[in-house]
Amino acid sequence: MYPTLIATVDVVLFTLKDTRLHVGLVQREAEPYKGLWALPGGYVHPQEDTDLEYTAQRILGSKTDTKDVFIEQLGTVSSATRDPRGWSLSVVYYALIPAQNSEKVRLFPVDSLHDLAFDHKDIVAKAADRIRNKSYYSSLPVFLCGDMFTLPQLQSVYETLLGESVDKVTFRRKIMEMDIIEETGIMEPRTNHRPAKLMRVKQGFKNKLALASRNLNCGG
Amino acid sequence: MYPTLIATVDVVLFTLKDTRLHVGLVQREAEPYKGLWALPGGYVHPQEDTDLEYTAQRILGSKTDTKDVFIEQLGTVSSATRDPRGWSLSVVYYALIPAQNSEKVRLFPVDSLHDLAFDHKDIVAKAADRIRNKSYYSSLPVFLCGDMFTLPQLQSVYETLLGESVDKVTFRRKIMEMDIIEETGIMEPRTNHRPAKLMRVKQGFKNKLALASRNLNCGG
DNA sequence: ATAATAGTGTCTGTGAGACAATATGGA
DNA sequence: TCCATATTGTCTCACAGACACTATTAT
Repeated sequence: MYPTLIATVDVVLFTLKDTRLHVGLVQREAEPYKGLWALPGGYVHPQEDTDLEYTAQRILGSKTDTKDVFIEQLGTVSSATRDPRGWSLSVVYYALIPAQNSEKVRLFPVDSLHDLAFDHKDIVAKAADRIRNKSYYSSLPVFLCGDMFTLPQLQSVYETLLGESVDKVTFRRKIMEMDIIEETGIMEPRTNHRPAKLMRVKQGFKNKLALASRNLNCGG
Repeated sequence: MYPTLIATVDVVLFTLKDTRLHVGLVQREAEPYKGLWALPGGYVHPQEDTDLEYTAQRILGSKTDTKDVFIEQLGTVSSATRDPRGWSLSVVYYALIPAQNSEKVRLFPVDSLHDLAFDHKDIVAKAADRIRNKSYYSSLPVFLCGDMFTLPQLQSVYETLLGESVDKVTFRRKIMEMDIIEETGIMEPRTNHRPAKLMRVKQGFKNKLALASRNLNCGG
């Protein structure tokens, strides 16, 4: 009755490591592309999953153990030829998580990626473009930070994603304008200089994106 | 081997009519939701379609006969319950076409839509949000114009989408900065006042989006 | 005190929006 | 000529970025 096509969900898992953007990959255990690195992904479990985002969360949850993960749909890629087994479609989600050790995925820097299984290299590139672009006008980079962070640390995360330095004053103005982070009352420990205030994301924005009224940097 | 789920492609067809944004719908001829209005959609034809955008173009082509249509993926909606027949997924595309008469679809104003089949009313709302938002910073509204149009007409299209008036000078600056339209050399005919220059979209931007360097209107 | 970085105050150039002036076709 | 709208010129205020200054910790 319905056409036979392969439908999967893949997750692009971003995190920071050594001040560089990394993506979490798994090694394929079966054909096709056995042995190659690929995005974590899988099939919908119709009995268990309520929708595709649930599927993506389930796949993500099997690779990390972070709470309040920010996850968003990137889009759906498809073609008659992207999977040697047949006409295939993949609904892609991307997630941002704070730096952590996970034995379930291996982290690779997004900007020097070797060949991956299927069209996953293209997908990673598209997802990286998306999050870099969103960093210009939203709170997205805070999801790469841990529970507590300083404003200079957050600025550094923004700069890593944007690939350029931003003005300190402008940065603070924009961030505080978004009204999504607050002081914890604790100071940054063990510094060799004036310690910064440790901040946290306000309750309610743990996994919700906020938009800036104007761009952080127009890249002009 | 693979889980059974219903995968379809649906197209949100936007056009302007009476200076209001309209969406093209078809009446369902079969159950479920027989008789209700719905987005034009269908299944992938694995033998014929190279990818999902091709599928969307094919569906669109069966409803209109416009060339150089602007079409873009909105996203994929899914859930175990959105289709009474079973776990279903719909990859949604939206297209913008100039005003035209098509007997294949009926046009409805997007802002006063009655109930539609499935979750199509939500999809239309989401798509309308998307194109309205994109109008702030891109050339998207030009795809609602015909082959030739004046700048005041184009401004009116922007204003319809944005739901607010924009400054004439600012508008012209932004549009011309994008460098996507050019003079035809012809003047607007049959006016009761000074005629405007008829413009056209530059070759190469017929169905390609251009981004403005800054927003047209910050909505602040 | 010095070093180093956090955090704040202030100036300036750019550009969006407001408004004014000019141009052009029809009646 | 007048009317109505197109098109262009100019002013001003707000804001982003630059830069300088003050604050706070450890040594």
